[in-house]
Amino acid sequence: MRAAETAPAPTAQRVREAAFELFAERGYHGTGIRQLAERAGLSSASLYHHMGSKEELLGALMRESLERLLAEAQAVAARESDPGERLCALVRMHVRSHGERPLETRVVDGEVAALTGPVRAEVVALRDRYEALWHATIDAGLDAGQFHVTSPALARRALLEMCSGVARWFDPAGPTALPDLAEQYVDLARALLGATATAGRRVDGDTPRPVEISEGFSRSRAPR
Amino acid sequence: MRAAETAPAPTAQRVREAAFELFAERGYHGTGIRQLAERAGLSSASLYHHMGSKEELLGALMRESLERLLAEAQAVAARESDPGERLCALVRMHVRSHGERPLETRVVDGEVAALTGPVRAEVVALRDRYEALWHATIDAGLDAGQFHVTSPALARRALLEMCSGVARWFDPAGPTALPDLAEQYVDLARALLGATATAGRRVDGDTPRPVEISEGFSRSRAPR
DNA sequence: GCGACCCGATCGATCGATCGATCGATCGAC
DNA sequence: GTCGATCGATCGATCGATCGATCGGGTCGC
Repeated sequence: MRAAETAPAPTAQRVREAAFELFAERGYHGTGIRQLAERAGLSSASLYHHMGSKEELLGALMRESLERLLAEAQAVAARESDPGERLCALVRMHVRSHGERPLETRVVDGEVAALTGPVRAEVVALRDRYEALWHATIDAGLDAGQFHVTSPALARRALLEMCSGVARWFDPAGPTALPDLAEQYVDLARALLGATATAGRRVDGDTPRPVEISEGFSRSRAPR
Repeated sequence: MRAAETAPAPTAQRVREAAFELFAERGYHGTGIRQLAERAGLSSASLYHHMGSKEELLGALMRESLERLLAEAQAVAARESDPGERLCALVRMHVRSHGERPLETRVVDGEVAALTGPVRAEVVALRDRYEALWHATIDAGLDAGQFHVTSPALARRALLEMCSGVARWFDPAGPTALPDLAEQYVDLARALLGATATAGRRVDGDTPRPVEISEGFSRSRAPR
């Protein structure tokens, strides 16, 4: 029955959320298990019924985050065949994902060094697979003559670094809504890659706003 | 002569270098006083003859790094009056600085949260002054009609994030030398800002030197 | 002998982790 | 319907280790 689901919030879920908050806020090594227990609303001893160890908890969180990001990227790749459109969709997905879950991103990007052993290797491998998807898309766009950059590897790194930064400063209460921000990042990415001014700027799903095509760099949208 | 300088390496300097290495490698909270002492080649007790506390040491390192970066940026701003050229010079300086001293950058960018109180405010203020210099340059370029972006604030953040990333992956033993890399970043920055192809450096029409880097992009870091 | 520099020993606090015990819910046996 | 057995979840208490920091005393150049 649906009634079987615990009403308020499963303890394990509260632990995960508390861990994301504290690890993002004070870092993995800067967070004690007592703080973690307090934030999650139980004792430090009870914590160990929901996790193997502090490091295993971190590893599980990072792996889950990366697996979802990779799955979303693979879905995008399966949906968009044209390299230009695929890259735009990747940027859109990446920016939205990072803007919606900034805590996860800060932990994933900043605490890899805190992991050791096979778990770390697994996380690094997941991240590499995600980046390989971007690299392949950029290469395809270059082969198709849609992009114009001297070094695809450099462009990929610059692009990813730039897009991931969203998680470090985006404020959902700010003047720019996340879907609009994602579209601005698409424009930046296209400019950075020297993309030809073909289409590829459609907004999928829940954004009803009609997009005016700007061939180079438009001033059509308000800065706010 | 500078005979006053101790020949091998002043202890205080060794401590600073060890701190940069360890803080960048394992994080501030992940580094113990004893590890720091061992790396610097003295006892943990002697460490306190060269620093007030662990946090004061971190604060001093970050302040010095940021003060030098800011000074270099101010020198660039005083030298270049044209917004387009000034921004190119800023990018060049930023990339070179971050490529030459990656440890400092990783500490400055990643350990701000480890600071507390007035020291933290001071470091944040320094970082803000540095970013304000970029922002003013981008605004000036927009007013002069040299750049074409919808949001200068967004462009500034994307630009800085992209350029700082160099410190996280640049390998001096790699195929691309740092000055060449800086020029590639200048090109990327100009493309990102929609810069008019007038004043700047070489436009990507005919680059005098066909730089290409093709190192494998799945460069997994060893799990230690 | 004085100050700069360094050390071994040790402080109280906190770290991550474990222990045995308790509580309420569930279940099969009768 | 009731009773003991079992279970997942939680707790207070506490473990040994390590944390950042301090102290008193040593060594050496001046």
